[in-house]
Amino acid sequence: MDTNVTQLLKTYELKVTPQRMCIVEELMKNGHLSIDELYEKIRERFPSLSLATVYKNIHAMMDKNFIKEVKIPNVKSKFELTKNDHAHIICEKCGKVEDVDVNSLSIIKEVEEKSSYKIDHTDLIFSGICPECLTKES
Amino acid sequence: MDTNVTQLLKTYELKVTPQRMCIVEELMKNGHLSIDELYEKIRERFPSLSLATVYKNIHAMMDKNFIKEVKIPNVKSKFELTKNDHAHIICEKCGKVEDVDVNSLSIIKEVEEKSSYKIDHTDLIFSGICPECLTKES
DNA sequence: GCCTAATAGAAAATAATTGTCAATAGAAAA
DNA sequence: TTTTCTATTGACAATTATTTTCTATTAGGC
Repeated sequence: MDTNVTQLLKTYELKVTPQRMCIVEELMKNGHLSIDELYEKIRERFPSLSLATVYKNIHAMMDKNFIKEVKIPNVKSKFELTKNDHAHIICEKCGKVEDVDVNSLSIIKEVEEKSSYKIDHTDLIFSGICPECLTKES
Repeated sequence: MDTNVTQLLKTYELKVTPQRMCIVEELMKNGHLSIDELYEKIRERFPSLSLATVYKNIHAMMDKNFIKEVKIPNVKSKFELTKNDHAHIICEKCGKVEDVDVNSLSIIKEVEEKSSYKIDHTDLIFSGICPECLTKES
């Protein structure tokens, strides 16, 4: 996995540093993390890492399209590794964020017809209650 | 329209002040505004208004569900008066934000089936090029 | 191993948002 | 109306969030 991360960083033209590897590994492990969550996670393994470095790397990685920001209502932005297009679901109870593949072709078509825009990108966030919280709740 | 705004504020249990009326009027006129845009617009008519007051009112109005925050990729959040559920389109060229009504029932159903979440809310942002910029561009 | 440009970390600088507090202004009651 | 009470305003300070600056260090090519 180390090699994996190294390769990944190189693919995106990012110099391989221990700090960056750490960031990527945490994102692989956790999926979606805010700046603060990321910083805390990493400090457990890498106490010397500074917050400014997290910010700088987040930007460097976004510039290379290696990671993406996910803006979610009511909470701080999360970051994730870039993957195939997908939507996000957030549980309003426990705050968990998950990916979900949806077929957005028809809704894009609908939007294009109604608006006359040429759409090239979507950000779809669904909020609700996850199956785990649903069972606990009833 | 004055009376209109006054009534609106009262409906949402918000004390009617000139500052608030100004905020609401600008949102009615412009549709979607960031904090800064709102502040600038209002200062033209109401130079004494302070930025802190804008923030405080934005929060008061969000608490009463009178306005909503719209989080858009790459740009600062915009605020809009609460209306019927709708999606948003942003033009990547000129930055214009518009509402669009979409039928999201089937996509919600798809998400619920794939994720086992119970979805109660969606935030759908579509990015692309608006018809005006499309014509200019070619 | 050596060289060069990029990166990390500490700290300061800037930007964004929120809190404090005295003065004032809505709105309800007298 | 006038009075009273509480919420709001605006100036300012305080926080919080993010970015920049600067120097020492390090990655990666030769």
